Order: sequence, then structure tokens, then C-alpha cells
Amino acid sequence: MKKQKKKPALKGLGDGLKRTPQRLAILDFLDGNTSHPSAEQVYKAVSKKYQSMSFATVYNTLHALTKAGSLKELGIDPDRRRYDPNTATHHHFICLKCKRIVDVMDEIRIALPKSAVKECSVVDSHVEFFGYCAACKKKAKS
Amino acid sequence: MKKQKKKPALKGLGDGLKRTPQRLAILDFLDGNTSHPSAEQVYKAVSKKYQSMSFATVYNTLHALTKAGSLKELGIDPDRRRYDPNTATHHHFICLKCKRIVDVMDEIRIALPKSAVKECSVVDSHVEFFGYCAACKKKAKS
DNA sequence: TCATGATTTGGAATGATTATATGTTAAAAA
DNA sequence: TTTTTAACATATAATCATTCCAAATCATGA
Ligand SMILES: [Mn+2]
Ligand SMILES: [Mn+2]
Ligand SMILES: [Zn+2]
Ligand SMILES: [Zn+2]
Repeated sequence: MKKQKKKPALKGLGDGLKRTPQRLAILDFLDGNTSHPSAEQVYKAVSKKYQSMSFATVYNTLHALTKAGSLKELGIDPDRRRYDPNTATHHHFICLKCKRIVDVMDEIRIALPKSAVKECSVVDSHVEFFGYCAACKKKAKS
Repeated sequence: MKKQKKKPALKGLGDGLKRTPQRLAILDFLDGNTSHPSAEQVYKAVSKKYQSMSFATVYNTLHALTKAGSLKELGIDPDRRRYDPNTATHHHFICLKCKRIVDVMDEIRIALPKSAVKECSVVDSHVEFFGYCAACKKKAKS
């Protein structure tokens, strides 16, 4: 029987990156994760399984993965950087109350404004939706 | 003759905020400013004219103005908060090279995806375009 | 003018991230 | 397998943006 393994949303370590247990642990936590965790959340989660994990290693690995193109740094949260293993172009809904960040995978056709295209070259775009998530909406009705 | 005054892009101090020289100086710098300055840039600019300006006051004022709805905090730059006196819904182009943030005032019709509307209530949205600005594009061709 | 609560200020505190120095190890060569 | 070594992990210090704090000052209304 093949070792069970869910479809990896994460590309994995790139190029000549060493396959260290720390990196594999971080990679495993990130794989398929849609919570857009911060460095601290990664650290906390991975520390449990892999005691002796250093905070610096988390940052190092997050940077390495980002450079390798297996991870995206999100600037959404002004307070701390968040990471997204889903590197395909997609968008996000941010709850103004609980700060949860939810994927919006729907393809959004953005009519690139002429003014932007005229002189600049647009490589990518990202839509942020702000509002109140289902849970917070429900609470407000109490 | 009426006191000459350019059309204010900035709403001004809200409610019961005292009209202090510091706040007026910051307000004056921000008025019509489209550079999306950071707190430090505000501090540097205003310090010149208003010596003795404190960094804490800049933060206090930026917060007060934000709460009053005369200013918007931008989460675009992961390294530091940036402020936008233009509180009308508009979008931004971010140059991946020089990090410049340029307004995209064109109205963009975003087809709100069903999945987002279903359970959540969307209050606002913001599009970030990433690419290379005219100046950086030109440089690259050298 | 006076009283007073709001505001300013400098400096200390915090929290996220980065840098450094040193011991460790994955991986490739022998 | 053993050797070799650049890459890596770790602890800790340093940095940088932002917030907090307590004391001094000030704007505004009575
Ligand atoms: Mn995402
Ligand atoms: Mn703007
Ligand atoms: Zn919520
Ligand atoms: Zn540029």
C-alpha cells in the first residue's frame, strides 16, 4: 500500500536546498494550509512536533521558500507578514472584525485601466475584499 | 476677497479634535499628497517647518485622522504603514522595483464572486496591481 | 483670566524581523 | 563507509516600526 499523501498544493523545496528535517516539518505544516499563517503561527505549530525548532529557522525557511517560488508573502495584515503556500493568482477576503483571511479562488476579470497599461507593465494583480465573515455577521445579530 | 484655498482632498479634523499647530502642519502636508507617505516621511517633512515635532505626535495624529475618517491606512507595504489622504475608493499600482505606489483612480468593476457574497457581507474592495513603472521600465532597457 | 481636559513630547517598552557568530549536518566525493 | 565541507540550525544580539507612559504644555470654553 502506498504511503497516503494528499495532493500537495506546495511546490516543495526548490533548486539546491538541503532536505533538512526542520524544513520538511515546516513544509508539511504549510502544505495545503489555507489559514495564511504568520511566522509565529508556523513556529508554534511546528515546534510541537519538532521541539528545538528555532524561530530564526522559521524565518530562514520562509524566505528560502519564498525565493524558490513555493510560497507567497502577503502584505494584507499591516501588523505581521503572512504566508500563503498557494502561489497561484487568487484573491482574499479579509474580515474587518476577526481579521480572518479567506481565499477567494474565483477568477476575477479585472479590466486593466488604460492609464495603468499606458506606461507601466502590469505583472500581476490582487483583489482584497473587506467585510464581515459569516461567523462575525451571525454574532452581530445576537 | 475670500481666503484663497486649494480644493481640499482631505476632509480635515473631525469632531471635537483640537486645532493644534502640529495637527494643522500634518494636515497641510497630507492635503492633496498622492505619495502615500509613511509615518517617518510625514515626520521628516513636517519637522522641517515645525521644529520640535515629536514622532509620537505624528502617530497620534495619523491615528486620530484615520479614526475621524479623513485618512486611510494602507497595508500595501509589508515593511511599514502608509497613509493615504484620499479616502475615496480607488486602487493602486505598486512598482516591484522602486516600490513606488501610484494611484489608479479608474473605476474598476469587480464582479463580486458568488462564493464571497453568499455568506459574507463585502463592504469595500481594493485592487493592487504589481508591475514595473514607466521609469523602471525605461532603466531596464539601457 | 482660569481651569481643565486634551494634547505634545521624549524616552522607554514592545513586537516583528533581521543579523551574527558558532556548532551541526546533509549530501556529495573519495 | 568515511571524509569533507558548504549549507544549515540555533541562540542571541541588534534593528526597526510602532506603541506606551508620565510629565509638561496648551487650546478652548466658562
Ligand atoms: Mn490565499
Ligand atoms: Mn492612493
Ligand atoms: Zn470575522
Ligand atoms: Zn519603479
